[in-house]
Amino acid sequence: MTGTWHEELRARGYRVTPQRQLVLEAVTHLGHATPEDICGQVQETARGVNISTVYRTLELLEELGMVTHTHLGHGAPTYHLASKADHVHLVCRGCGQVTEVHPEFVAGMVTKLRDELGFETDVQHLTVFGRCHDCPPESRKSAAAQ
Amino acid sequence: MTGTWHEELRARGYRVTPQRQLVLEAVTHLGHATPEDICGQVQETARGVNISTVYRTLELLEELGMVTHTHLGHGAPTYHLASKADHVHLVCRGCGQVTEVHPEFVAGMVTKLRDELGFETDVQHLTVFGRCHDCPPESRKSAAAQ
DNA sequence: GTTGGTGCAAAATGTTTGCACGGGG
DNA sequence: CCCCGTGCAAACATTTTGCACCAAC
Repeated sequence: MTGTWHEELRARGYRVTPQRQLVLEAVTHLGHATPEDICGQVQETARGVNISTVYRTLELLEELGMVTHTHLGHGAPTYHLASKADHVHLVCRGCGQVTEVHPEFVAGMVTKLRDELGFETDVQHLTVFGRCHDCPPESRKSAAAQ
Repeated sequence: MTGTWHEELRARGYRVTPQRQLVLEAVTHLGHATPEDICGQVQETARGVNISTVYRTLELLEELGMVTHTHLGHGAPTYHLASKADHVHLVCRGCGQVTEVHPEFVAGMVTKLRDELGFETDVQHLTVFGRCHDCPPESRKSAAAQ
């Protein structure tokens, strides 16, 4: 489990470094984590790691298809393992809660966009904003994300 | 057409200012515009208007339900008139092109989320990332938006 | 005349970049 | 030993905030 992606990196001409291992572990462990979250987690093991290294590593891991990101609110994006990303995000504007739902919920849309427009949807990146059934419509100025 | 929303503002205790009128006109005229775009457009008429006023005004107009925003890429969000927002955005990662499609494309998803989870989708805010039929899958390191 | 709105400057937040050094292969 | 990857600091991009002044009502 640990050795598998080392070859993947080398095969593409990249080096295996402790920082890269730690970032990947952090993403695995945290899930839905911002770069800053990830940096914090990494620094619990290796103090000196810099936030810019985390950004560069996340970019690399994303290019390799190992992680993905979505925008769950106004602020920083969140990253998670691509292998665990087979879901769509629902974000409630009322309570800010993030829910993961099965891709079947958007299967119709994906098919329709492909068949009628030739558009291939990136389901992993999809985030649907709205209001969950616990939150009354129009709770003025709530703590929500956009 | 011009006077209608003035009362709306006053009724809620807000004042009608030239800046607010200009920002609304700019959003109307530009469509899919970033705060900076809007500020530029406003300044063609009134030089002194500050970007922070644009932000504050957009926040207000959004709260009043007159404009909405979506995130079409990594950078700044784009604003448009709520009355013209009855569409879903498609963003191609290959060429970066933004397309507006009829909400019927997502009607199935919206219904399913409502019926099965009680989740009310904010269709206006929805942006679907993917790859349009002109862009081959995986054109490495393209100019795309995320 | 009140008080909310604005301009300005500074701070806050999130991300990228240039560069010299050190470690991976 | 080569040169990619890192830490660091500074630049950048976007948004928010504090405050004194001005203008809408």
